[in-house]
Amino acid sequence: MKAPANPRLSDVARAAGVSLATASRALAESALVREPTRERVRQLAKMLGYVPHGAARALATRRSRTVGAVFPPVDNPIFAAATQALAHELAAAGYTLLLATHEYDPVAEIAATRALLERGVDGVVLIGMDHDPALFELVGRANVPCEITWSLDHAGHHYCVGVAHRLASVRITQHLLDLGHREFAVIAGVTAHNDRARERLTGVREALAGRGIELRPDRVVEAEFSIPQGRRACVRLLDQAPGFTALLCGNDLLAVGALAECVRRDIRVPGDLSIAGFDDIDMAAEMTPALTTVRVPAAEIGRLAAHRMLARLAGRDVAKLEEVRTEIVIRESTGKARA
Amino acid sequence: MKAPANPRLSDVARAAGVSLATASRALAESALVREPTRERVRQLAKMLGYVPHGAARALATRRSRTVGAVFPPVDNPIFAAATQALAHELAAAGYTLLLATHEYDPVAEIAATRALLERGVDGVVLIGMDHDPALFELVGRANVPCEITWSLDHAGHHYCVGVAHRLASVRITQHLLDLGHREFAVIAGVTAHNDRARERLTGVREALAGRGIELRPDRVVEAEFSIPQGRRACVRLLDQAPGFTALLCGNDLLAVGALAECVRRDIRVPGDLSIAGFDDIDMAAEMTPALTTVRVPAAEIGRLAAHRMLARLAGRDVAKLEEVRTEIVIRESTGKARA
DNA sequence: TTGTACGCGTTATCAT
DNA sequence: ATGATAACGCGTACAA
Repeated sequence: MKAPANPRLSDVARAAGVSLATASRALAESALVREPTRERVRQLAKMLGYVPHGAARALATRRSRTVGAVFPPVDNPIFAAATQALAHELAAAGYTLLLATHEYDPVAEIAATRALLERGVDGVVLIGMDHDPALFELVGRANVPCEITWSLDHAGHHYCVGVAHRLASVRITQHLLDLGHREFAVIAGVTAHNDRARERLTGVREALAGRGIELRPDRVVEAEFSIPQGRRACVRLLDQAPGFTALLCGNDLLAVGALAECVRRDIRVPGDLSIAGFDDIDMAAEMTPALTTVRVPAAEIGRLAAHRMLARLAGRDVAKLEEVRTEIVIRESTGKARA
Repeated sequence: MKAPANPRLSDVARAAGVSLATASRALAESALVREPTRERVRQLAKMLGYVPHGAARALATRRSRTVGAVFPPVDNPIFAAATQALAHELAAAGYTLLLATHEYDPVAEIAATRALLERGVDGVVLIGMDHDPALFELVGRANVPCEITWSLDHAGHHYCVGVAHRLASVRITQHLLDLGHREFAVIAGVTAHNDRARERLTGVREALAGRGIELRPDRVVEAEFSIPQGRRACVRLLDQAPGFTALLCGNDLLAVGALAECVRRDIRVPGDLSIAGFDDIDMAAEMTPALTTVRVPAAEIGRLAAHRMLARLAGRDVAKLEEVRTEIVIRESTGKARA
């Protein structure tokens, strides 16, 4: 009830008439303390408004019950979903998420990671494989578990939970090929320092190459993952390299942006143009029945990453590589190529 | 170069042939240490891969260079933008963001906040005014600065940086009234434990009441902030209470969802129906020219919150209440009411 | 079952 | 300008 200042454990102990050790054990639910004593200590702690001092605890136990995530801008809804799932699942296990973001900048990424390690995170979650070796060395030396998310490290160097971007990309492209499309354009995410965007683009190229089709350089535009950028990219393609019947987008934000531009130009989708692509946050699917998409379960990845991390922190073992299945959603209305 | 284990500051000191105190000062850029000595220590620290132990530092300095944010699900793009800006600005000042989320649940919110305080955050950022009094007591007793974001506390009890939701809502509604609309419907955000959603809805009611118009109960639907929920809400309104010519949405996700449903039903927007609402992430504006919106500068709020917090942590003073201006974007094509 | 005492790694206060 | 040394608040061997 009273609130003199920030009470220490010693204050609680004194108030309860026990020693520090007993107070500590009582609050830790230790069976080494008799029920009445335990109860009394807990009562007093509540009365005094005692809040444990995490730094002291971390210093003593060498664990912070904290997990760090080094993410590209989380205002990208893709990562927002994963961040949310991650924070939520970690919290459920008594862990808190330390979030560090960077703008796809390797140097900033290392600095951000360092900041997390200095805060004593018990584990680190990264996105993708595209990192400066120094980054891996840093977390390696810190001797904390590290989870790579979104991408899969087939080389087996790292623990990872993610999606087979390239393969999914190949499949969806093949679907369009099967519909008769021959003239393709692509709005890709920015591929620099981003293996997901790169793999998705590569997949398109591979699928086309498999049928002897080459992607015209002017039919490929890179854009930041956002609706306006997607629309702008679409404008460029339509203006400067028209004639394609299929448009593949690296992400649903890009697809929705492209779609908006088509609506504005009275280009019927999928009548005049088929748009397809990755649906990281299910936005494309919700917006229109016109898009064929690869659904990427972003939240699921976050959840799995949390569980894997928690398992490892608890000393349990997890598979080094965990692939999350994507689902190709083919709309009834997805268009065939124009004659 | 070598990496034996996690070197302590004492290891660095020994390697550099100085005392612990000197090593500490050297790395802290203290002017109390001679340049050559300082340089040598820093070299050695780098060589050994020394990473400061945050918990120990926090224990000694009583600061963690960490700020906590207690947010509703950050996969809501609204908050994602703010989270991003917050993390970014804090990082630029050497602070790291501790993120705790909750699903609009007051109890979970308190637990989450407690977790942050236990981690020793130097400050706390909250969203909105709708909190359990115990929450305020908790952070108050922790004796750390607290910033309320999004909402404004005109009672002057808390530091806050946000938006005048109700007033903006009144204005945009009046705009529709001025266009001749008399039959209104509203898709509001879930108002429970959410003063922003509530204020926005209240604003609509106020504006209508000002012209002697009452909002029919069956013309008001609450929906979670998401595109699919927005569409579902729109379905319900159109099916069960048709006849409205103006639809106000609590948020751009809801508006976009509603728009999608209208497109599907061949309802022309704004020809047949005018849709307007709050545009938290500029999505509505980017999607279509058909929507009149109140642009809420979400990222700006995050940025300001960070700066205010940093200022207070540095002992500087800030205005207790800081209002961020919203901007009403009236599209040329926003429809007049049908005759 | 409970208490005593030490250590966690750093900063800060003294001397020197 | 540098070096001992005492906090910082908690967990936990070890002793009782």
